[in-house]
Amino acid sequence: MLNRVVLVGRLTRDPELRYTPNGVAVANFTLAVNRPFSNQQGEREADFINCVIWRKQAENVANYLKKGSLAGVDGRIQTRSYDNNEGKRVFITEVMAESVQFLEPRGASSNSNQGQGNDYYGGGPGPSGNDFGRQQNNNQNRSSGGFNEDPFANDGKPIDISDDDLPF
Amino acid sequence: MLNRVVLVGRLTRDPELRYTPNGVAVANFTLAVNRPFSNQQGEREADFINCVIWRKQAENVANYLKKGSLAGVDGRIQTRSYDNNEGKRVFITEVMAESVQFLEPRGASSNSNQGQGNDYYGGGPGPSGNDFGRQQNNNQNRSSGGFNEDPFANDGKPIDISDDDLPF
Amino acid sequence: MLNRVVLVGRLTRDPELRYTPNGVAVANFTLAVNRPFSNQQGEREADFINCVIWRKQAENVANYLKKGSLAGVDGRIQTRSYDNNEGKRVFITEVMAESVQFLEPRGASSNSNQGQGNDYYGGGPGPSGNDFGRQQNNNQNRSSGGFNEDPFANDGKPIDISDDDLPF
Amino acid sequence: MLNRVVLVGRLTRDPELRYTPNGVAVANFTLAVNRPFSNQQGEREADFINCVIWRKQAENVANYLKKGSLAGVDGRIQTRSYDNNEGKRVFITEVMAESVQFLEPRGASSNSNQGQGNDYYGGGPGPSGNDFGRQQNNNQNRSSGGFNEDPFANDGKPIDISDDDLPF
DNA sequence: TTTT
DNA sequence: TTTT
Repeated sequence: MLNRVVLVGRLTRDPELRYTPNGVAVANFTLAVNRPFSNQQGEREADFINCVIWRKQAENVANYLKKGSLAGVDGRIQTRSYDNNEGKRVFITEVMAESVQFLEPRGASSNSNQGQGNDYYGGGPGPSGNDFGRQQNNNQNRSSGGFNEDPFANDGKPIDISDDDLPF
Repeated sequence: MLNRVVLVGRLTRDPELRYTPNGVAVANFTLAVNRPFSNQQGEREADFINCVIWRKQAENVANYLKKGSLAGVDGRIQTRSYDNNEGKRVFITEVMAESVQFLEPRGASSNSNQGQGNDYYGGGPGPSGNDFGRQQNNNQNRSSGGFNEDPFANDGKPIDISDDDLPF
Repeated sequence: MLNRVVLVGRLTRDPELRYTPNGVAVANFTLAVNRPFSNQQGEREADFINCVIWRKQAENVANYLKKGSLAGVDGRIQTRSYDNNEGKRVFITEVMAESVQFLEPRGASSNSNQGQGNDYYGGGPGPSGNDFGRQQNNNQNRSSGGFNEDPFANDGKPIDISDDDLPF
Repeated sequence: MLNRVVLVGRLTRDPELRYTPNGVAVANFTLAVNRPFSNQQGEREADFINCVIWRKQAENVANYLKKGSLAGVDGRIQTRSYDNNEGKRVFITEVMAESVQFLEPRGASSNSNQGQGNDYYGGGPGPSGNDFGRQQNNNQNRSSGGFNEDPFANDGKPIDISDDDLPF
């Protein structure tokens, strides 16, 4: 059935790349998408939309996007649920990205402390043939929080990701 | 910023219509949207996507759609959060419908126990000028759950809806 | 780059199925999509949007949709041009459908003179495993117009379709 | 009925701003949207999609976008037809933009010969309150072609635009 | 805790 | 618990 989402926004933090036991890459990131209208206090708000992307594009996202990057997403809304550590069912609504477009011009927002430039590919959803040989989690400093409110925090539940989550 | 969602699916239950203290109508409903692919067990799954709609269209939705109705939604993803009764912050991702299209043909799925036929208006997002004089919650029998997991359950928190939630 | 179209409308005539020299199926159809607003004369107008779909789904469309069928389309806008018989370049804008959803309930609008019922598959973009063994053009009576206004009329230009038109 | 288009692409030339007899602004522009796949010759192609936008946003587009600017569009497909100077009916398919997002960072692609910087407003579809006092056609050098292939060329048919074209 |  |  029809289920289509298109977003343009900025990453609220570096993407988080992980691998399933079978070696399939998956990246999570959150887009801040500014609303086109102001609230009753006259302020512009944003929506913070969790996104997931799989396989090669997950690695591209991890390599080329970082906190603050402007990106476009074309995908579907997916919902899932899991039981949290208090035995309570938690429902998740997120965007399964089918393609991601890097909208940051060459060298933009590269005032990063990571020395890892992210390039701009107007012509497509990412680089082709550029494999940097580093697809590990570039976000390893997000771990070990004592609480578990963010379903995207993978800290306490590595078991939560499995090849069964692959939606195709 | 670009934020667009289009869905076609079936209501998982009757829509829930409420009013803000200022008398603004708002309806919540959940669309079951079947996935176009099968999972590893060969089963077709669905995504259950919470939707909100405001004002006149909320009343149309409450009057013309019910559990099982096929409907199309054009809108935006919105996120919000609230503190639940355990003082924990809960994050909600839902679709703010800007228009809803009734896709059920005349008399279809009218095997309802409510004797309230829902019509089909291919020409637009709903009836114009048909006011049945009954926009009250047609779902009043959903109440009194002891728990509070579903943010769409309005039972214990009428205060949760205010005119401040109006996004425009 | 982002290019996404979602439509719901009714076929203005039976779909037109053809095959490339290499045997790849392609179907053309036009969706009438009613506008959600009225014009200055208070009339509701419609947009007539040409769509193309390839391969197996082209055959499904030809088998299950006909004039008047309600359908949803998810796809991309594509543009192309060709030189007409007067040596003038003609520009075409059409929707490359990536998936089509049949929104007609079982037996609906089957008041057809073709005795070819079209079914309703809420669960997906088409039938799986139902091959009627007849994918030929079910529209052969559209031919031989002396004029050429409709770019979808293939009458005088069988050469216009080749495997090169396959966009992937 | 559902009719939704989302595009990200680059303007193929400066936008063309005009006014109806009643003083309503309307701008036309064409987006080049690169395809995410290559053709049989291994080349990346683009789709050239004609867009229209009305009123205040038309003036914003004319003031802030120019040839080469990266922009996002959210809108609907509209079709119309007119009789050309040879008495032949011409069918037009274009995108009625409901909002346009400027995706060019500050000062980007300002290697223009017009000395007219275009700014970047991540926060919305355009500037509010910045009126440059010049909304006239900034494209007056496009006229007087002897042929009429581009339906957007307004050269010979100023009558073609009227307030009746306003779709709302 | 879900639709057909 | 957020982007510019």
